[in-house]
Amino acid sequence: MDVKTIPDIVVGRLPIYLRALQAMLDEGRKVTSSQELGERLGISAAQIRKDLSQFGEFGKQGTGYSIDFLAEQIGAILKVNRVWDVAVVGAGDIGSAIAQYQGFTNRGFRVVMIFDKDPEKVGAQVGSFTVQRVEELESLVQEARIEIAMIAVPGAEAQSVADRLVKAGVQAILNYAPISISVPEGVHVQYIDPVIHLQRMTYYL
Amino acid sequence: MDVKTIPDIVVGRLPIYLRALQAMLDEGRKVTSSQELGERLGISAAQIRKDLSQFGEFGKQGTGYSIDFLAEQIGAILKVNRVWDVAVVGAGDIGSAIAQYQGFTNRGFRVVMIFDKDPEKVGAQVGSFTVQRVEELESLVQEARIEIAMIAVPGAEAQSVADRLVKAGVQAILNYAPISISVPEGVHVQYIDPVIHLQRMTYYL
DNA sequence: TAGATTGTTAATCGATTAACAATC
DNA sequence: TAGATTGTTAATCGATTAACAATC
Repeated sequence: MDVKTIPDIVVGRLPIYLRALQAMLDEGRKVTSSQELGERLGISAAQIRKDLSQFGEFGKQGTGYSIDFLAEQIGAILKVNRVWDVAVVGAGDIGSAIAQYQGFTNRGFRVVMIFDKDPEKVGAQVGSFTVQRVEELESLVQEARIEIAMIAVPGAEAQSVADRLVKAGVQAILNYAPISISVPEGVHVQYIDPVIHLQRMTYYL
Repeated sequence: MDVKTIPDIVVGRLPIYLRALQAMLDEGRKVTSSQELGERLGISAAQIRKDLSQFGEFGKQGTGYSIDFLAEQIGAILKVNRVWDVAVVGAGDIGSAIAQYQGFTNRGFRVVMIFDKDPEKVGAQVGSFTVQRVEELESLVQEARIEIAMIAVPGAEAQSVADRLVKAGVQAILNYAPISISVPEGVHVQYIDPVIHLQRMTYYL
């Protein structure tokens, strides 16, 4: 079939482009160019054109890109032209904050359930959700056919939570616990650890 | 002087190494090798050795690395063998969660103040902090000689908050708002936007 | 000593940039 | 038409990997 694989680093930039395009739409803009987008993001115009060319031809010579159209196309490539249901595990400060995060709206995601193992928290309300017993994780996640989850439990528990999520059919995990987790081939993991980002900057201070 | 510059991508991996080393220490381990560390992180042993060799010789042939010593050295390189005071701007769900985050302990950072512009929030308690008026931002940040801040305000306000932080002397910003911000040369910015990470994974689902 | 593992060099691989014909 | 900007190729640049002498 000879299907060329898209480099991971290119896929990783698409969400950045999409976010900028949506910001431009909010500003009422209609058209942009690789140069403008690049200046806005600190990325070279050539790189943006090269990245996009991996997926098709979305622009017009002399004119640039229709923001609306390009956003639509990138959304389709990333499969976020739909809404993905997401489960949150851990109802502490971080889990509660992300469960209620307004920023998922219109960007392809919706939190639909939250779990905790603490009996004190189970049954409590977090925004519009009732915290579920973590014992129900497998059955509820599986039944709802949820493929994406966010882990917001202490580091020591993150691996076992990940194992349970995978067993329940989850294929993409966003891990807020400050620890590397191992998952089977084919399951995707991304990490959010503020300390990693901060330490990366202190080097230069 | 001919000082070789360390590639940014190498600096970016050091915090990952450090986190893994500290986890090993917690497990009571004393010695590790580039191979073991690499397997744990999904990074090649050669790359780890190459990265570390940019800064010095930290291992022993035949033996590997003293975990304690290597963690110490990387901490020193990253300048996190001290505690940096951090300001948080925005006392919503996210700002409150990061202000109280336990994970900064022993990793080089300590939140010392939190601001909000909402008069309803100003004066309220967030953990052990009293929310400060954002009007006091410049004076309080400057007086405390704070160099690092985290932004957790709505996207529309992030740029103006960043401008004020920079004016107050902040040189490193961790931005939780889902928007690119521009800062003067020499000021560092890192981003945390869960949607970016999620969209990066949906491509593969 | 024999085995293991580092630090480093050279080779390979991959990503970015520059340049420009095509064309709106 | 003249000017602008794309999509793409080739050149450059940089990062990763393989291999191995040094040595604990």
